[in-house]
Amino acid sequence: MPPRTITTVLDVARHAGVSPATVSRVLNGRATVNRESRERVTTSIAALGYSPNPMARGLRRGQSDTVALVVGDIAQTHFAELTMQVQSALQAKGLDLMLVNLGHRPDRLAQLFERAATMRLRGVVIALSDQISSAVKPQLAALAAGLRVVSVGQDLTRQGIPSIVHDERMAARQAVEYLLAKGHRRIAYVGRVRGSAIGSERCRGYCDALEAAGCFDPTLVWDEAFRYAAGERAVHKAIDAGVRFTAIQAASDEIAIGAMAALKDRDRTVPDDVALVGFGGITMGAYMRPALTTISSHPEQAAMHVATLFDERLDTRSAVLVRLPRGLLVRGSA
Amino acid sequence: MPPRTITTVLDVARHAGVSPATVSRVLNGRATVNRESRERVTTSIAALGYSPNPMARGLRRGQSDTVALVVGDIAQTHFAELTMQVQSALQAKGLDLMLVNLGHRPDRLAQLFERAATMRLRGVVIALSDQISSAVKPQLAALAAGLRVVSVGQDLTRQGIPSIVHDERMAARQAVEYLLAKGHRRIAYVGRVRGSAIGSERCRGYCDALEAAGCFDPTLVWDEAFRYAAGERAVHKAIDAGVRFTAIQAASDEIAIGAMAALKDRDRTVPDDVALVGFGGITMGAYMRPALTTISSHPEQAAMHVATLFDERLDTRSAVLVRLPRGLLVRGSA
DNA sequence: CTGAAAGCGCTTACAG
DNA sequence: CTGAAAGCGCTTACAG
Repeated sequence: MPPRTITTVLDVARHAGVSPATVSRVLNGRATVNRESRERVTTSIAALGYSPNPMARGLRRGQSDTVALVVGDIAQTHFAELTMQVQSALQAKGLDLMLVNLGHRPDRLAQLFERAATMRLRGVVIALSDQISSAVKPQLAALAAGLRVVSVGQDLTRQGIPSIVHDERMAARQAVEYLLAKGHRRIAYVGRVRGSAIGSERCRGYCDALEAAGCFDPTLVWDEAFRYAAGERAVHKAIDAGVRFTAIQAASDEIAIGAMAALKDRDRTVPDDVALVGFGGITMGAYMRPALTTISSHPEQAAMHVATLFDERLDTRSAVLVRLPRGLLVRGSA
Repeated sequence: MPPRTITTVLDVARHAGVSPATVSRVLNGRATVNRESRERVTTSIAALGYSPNPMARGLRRGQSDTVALVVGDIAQTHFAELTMQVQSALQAKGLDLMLVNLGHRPDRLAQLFERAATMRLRGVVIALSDQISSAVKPQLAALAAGLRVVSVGQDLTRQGIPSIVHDERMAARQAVEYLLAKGHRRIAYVGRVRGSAIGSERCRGYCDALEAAGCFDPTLVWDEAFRYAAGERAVHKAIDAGVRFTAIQAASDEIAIGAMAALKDRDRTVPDDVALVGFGGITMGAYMRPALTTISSHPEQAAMHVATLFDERLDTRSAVLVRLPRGLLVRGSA
């Protein structure tokens, strides 16, 4: 690599005939600067095509402009959509996004926390469905004391972390009540329950509805991981075992799609033999046939709230809980 | 935020009874350090839980440990899978990933290029299917002269940028030849052609096959954007217009899935009335019914090559072209 | 093999 | 309103 020559505040200062301090003041717009000086500096910046070195700035300020986004598994559509929204909301605020894909390796989380402080990260956004181990939770609280930490999807307010969540339990309950209203009584739940913070909430909402209706049956709770394959496997197992069911509430759209494939392979018609409801409202669901009935989510709203939490100077130790609305998208599958 | 107290090289040096320079030498492992000193430093680092400040290091070295990944649209499954692989391959080399989602706004590209130099980025990975405007190409070449730039998916070797590509044209040709061998003659192509570097390559392969077979028909090239909706719309348009066709080669799996939905809505059976081939081999295709016949891609291999290009000190100006293999995954839809 | 010193490019009290 | 100076936390020639 040839050594690049880069313009610095000093170059701008010389060009404008002022001191570097004044250039810095113009750049940051905090202190008052004489109008004429300001204009000269602005002109020089444009003329030289100057842009400040973020590392020097970050070192001096003791804080970078980078926010780390810790995501469970970015290959999952839901996380990919969230990542897109968060990146673009942060970018609008001049913040960079460092992506950390956890991929269900909890050690990476502890690792990131250790680095977060010395990296002088502006903040950390945590978007995980996995249960956070109790071993890591104290670290989490310590981290949150030192920099802005925000949770998306999982309620971490007990750890002092502002959280943006959907009401998973209520949404699941309402979807299952919809199935009950259609006359279904043998309704199964498919998805990861243990180990998943969000999954266990959804499953609880499912239980709420069925218990209230007096038709809860534990053999219809299929605790199965992972994505499409989970739905497919659970359906095959249930049919092989002779379990009767007329509807399925899936813990995600991907799981629902896997289940739909298995149902077709076993000559069950959707929705006539088995009604199917997904969770998440990803775009793809609308292109299934029958189209997937599902529960919407709102990554763009979540991202907006994340961004808001970063621009305010709210030093309040209060850990806000933002609840996003969910709705049932009724389509062909149920 | 309470002011965090952070351990520095100075603390480590004091603790170990050496100079900061020696600590730095141990950290970087370049210069030779007396064994005893090295051990004392190592012990102190562990004892104090020290980790170096990347901004200070980057400022001093004139280079950060961050690689920017510029991606066309991370919400698309293919890019999400690639991003996951690249992040994890770079992380294994101690590099951080800054994510830039272009979202088809070319101005963001120029913007990033301007910042890349002052940010002292370690490198930039470009994963775009969009045609890069000729206005930006000179900038691209200039950028590549100053830092490591790698292209994934699009051949940018003419701009002096090492590129990791699949042979799109050949892969498309072979898939279409497969359809021809099955007896199809009215084979359509659906996807963005103009404006898409990768799309136009794929379309060319399609044309190659059909021209060689003497049955190319321009009315069967459906230049349509975007994702699922493109496939759906193109099929409806064609059927409305009375265009005859017995097979479709889609430019992506997502487009194929959209097309499949439209075909079912119009009572065309797949594969009997219309055979369908996707492009990309995303996981989801295997869960369509019929399962999607498609052309594989290899994000993990691409990511591995990206990482390789970052660890070598290869100052060679040579812009390598890596070609990844593709294969036809024959499933139910064709 | 090792330490003292300089400097990467900024920003911010501190004087004036 | 503005400049000179110090310092953020490292690394790297430079002497020894």
